[in-house]
Amino acid sequence: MFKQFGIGAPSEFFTQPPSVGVSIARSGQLDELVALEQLGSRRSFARDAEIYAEGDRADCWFKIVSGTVRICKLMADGRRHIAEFFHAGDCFGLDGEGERTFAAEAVGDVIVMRFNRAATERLIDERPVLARCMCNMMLRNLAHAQTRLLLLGRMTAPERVASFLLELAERRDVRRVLEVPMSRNDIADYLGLTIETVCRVLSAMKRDGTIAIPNPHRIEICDRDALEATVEM
Amino acid sequence: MFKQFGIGAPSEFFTQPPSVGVSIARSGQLDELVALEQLGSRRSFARDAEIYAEGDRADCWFKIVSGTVRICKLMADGRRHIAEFFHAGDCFGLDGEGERTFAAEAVGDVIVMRFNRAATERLIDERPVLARCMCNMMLRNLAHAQTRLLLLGRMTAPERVASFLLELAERRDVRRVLEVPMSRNDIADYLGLTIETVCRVLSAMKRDGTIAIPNPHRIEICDRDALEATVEM
DNA sequence: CGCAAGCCTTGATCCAGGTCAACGGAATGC
DNA sequence: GCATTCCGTTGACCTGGATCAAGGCTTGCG
Repeated sequence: MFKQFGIGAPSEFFTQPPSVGVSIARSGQLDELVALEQLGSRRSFARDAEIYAEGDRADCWFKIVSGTVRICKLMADGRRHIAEFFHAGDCFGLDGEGERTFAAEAVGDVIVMRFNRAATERLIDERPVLARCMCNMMLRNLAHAQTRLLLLGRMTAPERVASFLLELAERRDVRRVLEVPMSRNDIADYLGLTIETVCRVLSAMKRDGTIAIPNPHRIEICDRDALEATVEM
Repeated sequence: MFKQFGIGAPSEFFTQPPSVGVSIARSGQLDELVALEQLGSRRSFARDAEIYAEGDRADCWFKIVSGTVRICKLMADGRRHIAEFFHAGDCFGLDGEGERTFAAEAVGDVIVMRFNRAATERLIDERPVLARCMCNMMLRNLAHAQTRLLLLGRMTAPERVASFLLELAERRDVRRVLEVPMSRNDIADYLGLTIETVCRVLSAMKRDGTIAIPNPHRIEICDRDALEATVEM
């Protein structure tokens, strides 16, 4: 019955970065979540396609079925900034009521469920438990944003890269072999660095045996302790 | 009837940075908000006092009656990071369920209302409109955090300082004369710079007539266009 | 297969902002 | 009133990461 929507059992509908723990939707909410799933429509996007643009009306939100999405912004002079990556199972696009302040783009090929904002709000008003789910989800997003503020505000390049690798590992719940769907450029714009610096730091980590890089989109953590020691706060 | 709680009419109970606009609590919610006010107790803190520490249980949250609060973290090697400043009328401390990941400290003398988390949640379950208020408040916090990510990730020192001054002006809803309650050190740790860089940028702006600095805690915006042109995105 | 277009990587050089150091001026205490 | 402490400001110098430049490695396509 739920299979039709691909991954994610309904009890994990609002699942987000496992990093912050605590599955939100708890027993007793199945009805609501099923109703919510039925409001969505499936969409797919090719690599680098725009899911929504800066300035679009924020009248819908998405849940990722498969693939990775970047939430980003291009400054007038060409500098680019990536606010967040979202992976399979994550929800994104739940912004304020007005216009999008960031764009959402497909990192590789992506399949999402698209939900109408108004319909969702109606459902939430009927079933208040859902409001709690949303609050919790946003709390986790906020906690993550604050971790990133620390990273961008006070960490060195090696700390940022180490932190990024550990985050990837945690999100995918993998201890050793990381699949890295995004380009070096994406990583740089996410970490507030340049592509060259990202490469150099990765090469240095490879040189001293902390990681292995069988190919650019696959990184293996060989010495997790060393990585963790790098970020040590 | 509401005067006893100092500033903030009940219809603005959850008021937050005006930057993102839209007052959340709308008519028809007065009862709930009054009930909420009565759950709180008044506390005051002297300059630099810790309102809560990193690692404390997050069993309460606060609304600022007067003064300014910084949400911050000290790294093992002494680097400090300020995630956010909150001003009179703002709510803070609404984190996840577990431990505080940041500390909250009084920038100057501060008076707050303290609210019990469990009691608030009970109230929210009874009066679901409040859940929407909270969601909206967190959405605005999140939007603000993302603006800050861009600032820390991709902006130069002059851009950061200009952006900070404009934010101060907007929050206080003042166009020219800014009261700056925090120290240069606080500003530096908020903008991901050093105190010397903050001073130098401010001095440069003063030199070319963009701002005036009658004393360190008062800055006047003389040429708003120049400031806005600096941050231009 | 050969060629072109994208990435990724590495090296050489540069510079924005960090670090170190000195000093001034207001607030606090004796 | 004087000493002390705490900020804020300014100057001199240094460095981490940016910028510029040159290949290398895939992938796809004629």
